[in-house]
Amino acid sequence: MPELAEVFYFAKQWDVGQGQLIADVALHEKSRVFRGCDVAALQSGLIGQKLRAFRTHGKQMLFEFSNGHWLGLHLGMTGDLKSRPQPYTPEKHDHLVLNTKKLALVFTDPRMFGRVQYFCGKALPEPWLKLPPQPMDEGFTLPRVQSILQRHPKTPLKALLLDQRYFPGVGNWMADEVMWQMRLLPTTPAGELEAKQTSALRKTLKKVCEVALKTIGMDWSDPPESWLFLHRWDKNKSCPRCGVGLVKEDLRGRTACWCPACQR
DNA sequence: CATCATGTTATAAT
DNA sequence: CATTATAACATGAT
Repeated sequence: MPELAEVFYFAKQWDVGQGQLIADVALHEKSRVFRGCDVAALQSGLIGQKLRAFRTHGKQMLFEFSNGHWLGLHLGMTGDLKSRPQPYTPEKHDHLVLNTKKLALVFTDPRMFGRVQYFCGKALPEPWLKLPPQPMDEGFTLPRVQSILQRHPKTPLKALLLDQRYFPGVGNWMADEVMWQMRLLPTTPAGELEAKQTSALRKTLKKVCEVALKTIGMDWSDPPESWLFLHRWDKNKSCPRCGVGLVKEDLRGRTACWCPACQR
């Protein structure tokens, strides 16, 4: 389920372990989430270290340890981070557990679309050096948004919003939310936006990210009821703006949800 | 049993 | 080469 705000919230769940010594690292070496990861290095590198800090960017999470090394996590579709008191018995889909004296810091992911990375070296890991600006960041400028749209004129805007190179952190519900708030059909070709709409797109993206961070990201509380968010998974789902029944349809392999009356 | 799920990526087709 | 479209990945819930 994790998009920008959910990722931040999950990363925070390990914060209670900050400053604590990692006494043991339990993992399922053969798990798909370790693809491309040097598991032995991870294990020997983290044992005996203290968890120092974390940061998130879009859907990426990065944890720093006292030796200056780093643990990168991506939650995929079903990943989850939690902390549990000791003694902790790992469950079926717990792929990585950092054990301190008092706590178990757990990474779980049934579908295993998530990913674990280990970075040696004190410098910020290479993938973190040149990240695209998130919608609420300074660098997320109007010219940048304009050039992204111009570069992919035929792509349905909703599908483009899911591209992490351009809109890091935006996932399926946020993309639908933005399209709904913009009153545009998800299939609207990105190149068809007028200048005014492009400016509105930037503002809407920024607002959706900021409000999501203040609610979901802070304490898992709900975004405003006026948003599409709370209604899109209802059984008898209807538009919170006009009451018309919402439509769900596949768009480029993902489910798009929209209001056939409000969105044009 | 069939369908669906808040993500990414390799590969194919324009 | 750049852009666009699709299939595949693995598991659980309904």
